[in-house]
Amino acid sequence: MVSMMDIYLLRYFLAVVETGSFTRAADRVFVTQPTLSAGIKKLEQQVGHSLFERTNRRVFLTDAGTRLLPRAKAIFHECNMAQQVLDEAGKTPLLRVGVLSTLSNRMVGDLLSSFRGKMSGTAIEIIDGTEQELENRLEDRSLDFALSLHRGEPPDVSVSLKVEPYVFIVANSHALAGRTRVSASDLVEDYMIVRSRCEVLSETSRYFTDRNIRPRLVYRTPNDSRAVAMVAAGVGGTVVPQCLVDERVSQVRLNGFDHERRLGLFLPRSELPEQTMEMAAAFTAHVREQWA
Amino acid sequence: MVSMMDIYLLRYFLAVVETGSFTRAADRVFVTQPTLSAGIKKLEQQVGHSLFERTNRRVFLTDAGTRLLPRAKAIFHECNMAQQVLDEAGKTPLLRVGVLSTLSNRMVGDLLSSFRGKMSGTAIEIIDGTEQELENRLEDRSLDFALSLHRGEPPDVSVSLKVEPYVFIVANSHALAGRTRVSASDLVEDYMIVRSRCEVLSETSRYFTDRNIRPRLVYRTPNDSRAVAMVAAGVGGTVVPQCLVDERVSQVRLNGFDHERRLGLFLPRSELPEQTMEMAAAFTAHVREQWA
DNA sequence: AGAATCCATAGATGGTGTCTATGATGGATA
DNA sequence: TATCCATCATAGACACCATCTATGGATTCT
Repeated sequence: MVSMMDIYLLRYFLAVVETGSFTRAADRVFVTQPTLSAGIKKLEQQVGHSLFERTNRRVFLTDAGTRLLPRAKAIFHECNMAQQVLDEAGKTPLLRVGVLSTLSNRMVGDLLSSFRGKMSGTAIEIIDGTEQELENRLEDRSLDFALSLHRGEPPDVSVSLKVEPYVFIVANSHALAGRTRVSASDLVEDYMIVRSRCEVLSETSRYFTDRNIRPRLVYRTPNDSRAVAMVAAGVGGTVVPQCLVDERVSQVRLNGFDHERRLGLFLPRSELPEQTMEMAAAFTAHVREQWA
Repeated sequence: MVSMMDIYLLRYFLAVVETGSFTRAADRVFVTQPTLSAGIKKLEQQVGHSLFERTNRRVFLTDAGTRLLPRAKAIFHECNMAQQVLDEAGKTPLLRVGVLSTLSNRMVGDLLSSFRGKMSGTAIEIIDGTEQELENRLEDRSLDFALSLHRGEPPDVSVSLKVEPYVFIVANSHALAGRTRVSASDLVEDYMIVRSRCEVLSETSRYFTDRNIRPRLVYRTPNDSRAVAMVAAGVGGTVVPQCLVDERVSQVRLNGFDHERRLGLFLPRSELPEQTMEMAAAFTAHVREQWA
């Protein structure tokens, strides 16, 4: 049984960070200083790291304490959100569509634009996420649909859509821009941008490692639009699904790199409210028609 | 002192959800059934809502329980992330640059590309966020710099950069596309896309409300690239800072809507490690030069 | 040297999570 | 209809623990 940090101890932690002092923090959370001291000590034992350097003038965060701070805030935020969700009145109905963050804006925009004629006033909320995030949200029922990667799920779970390959992209002004295919060794001198949410990140890494190529890492970002923009600006190159290619960049195929992906429309995990059923059916039919 | 739900009770809650039974859940979390029963009862009192309907065959989530479920998972997720962050080895040094998510990809790409010649092997991590998120991260020391909105901060906090206006964008094929300025009444029949992280969202809303215009809301998304792509695809129109305008959309000025923003480079809140100081200074100078 | 500040330690105590034992309820079966 | 089974709730006992008061130790300032 893995132990878990206690919320009340995180409260103590945040108070110390904010006040820079155990004594003032204790006042803030309405306990005595020894209570707070023992609590911080307990938290340090729970997480397995010292969180504060103690001096007699003020306390300082350790490196571990610094790392914990944003996470502690996030935990509190989530707890507040939980209480808020419980206290809220019933929400107005929406069609909530999760979109894999590596799907191109143009593809999604075109899909939704062409769906527009069939709209009858229902609003759509679009939520980006990774595969796992979208899956979790479908399970949680905080999403109705998800456009994500199809990995052989049965048709009552996910409608199988089209396939697309992964390609390497460079700026149009790049020396390799006119070529159809390149080898890994052509990229030795190049800078590499890491799309940190890339589904084939480890395959890409292995592809280069297997060929003893170590491209120079320049940037890392979870945001694909930014990654493509940086490629277009000549910062470096990267591997992307083909749908992300636009006129600002050139694509080449990597010899020996044949990864591809199939898209899927993931369906609602439970019955939708009566008022959105019709809309949902129309949306499903439309996606099949456009992206099959 | 506002009470807060206990993590160990959320653990009980999730076990009951997963097993559909207090008795089996108790086995799962290694306590006895009466312990678990009392715990769930305590949690229900903490959050102020009944979470389960009890039958003698199985238990069912109430509406409140259903709402709490995803949040409970998120809380656990955050706790796991906290522990993970603490347990990670020391990270390799980086220049961590926060970028306001409403800054255009092209602007950022161009900036970083032109900075590339001055690189000497240090990697950059780019992290998108809202103003508040970036501010928090600077305070947390989980960011070194942030490119965000300048709101009169002193020069040791934020370097004042250029100003840009907010404009209304429509698809190039839109009837209003050739115009320089339009009135709110020109938009009565239009669909509106809501950029949920727009800094002037309330001003925009007030602008239309003051003129008794209620554009039809079609989509809502926190992702600006998606919003612009949907505009380009003809889904609807929206208000954006001018930097987000590209050749796929047309901008018009709204009569009586004069909001603008000034960008700023927010500086490190504490001394950076010796090895990145030189890089940081070069980055600061470069941004001043390019975006002043 | 004395005072002030601040975190740590020690011991006592009330609160609480947990256990065993038992009760109440409803459904299935003979 | 009576009995059995499954399951959640309640009661009482008890070990654990968060918290308190009191005190100690270290450092800085006057």
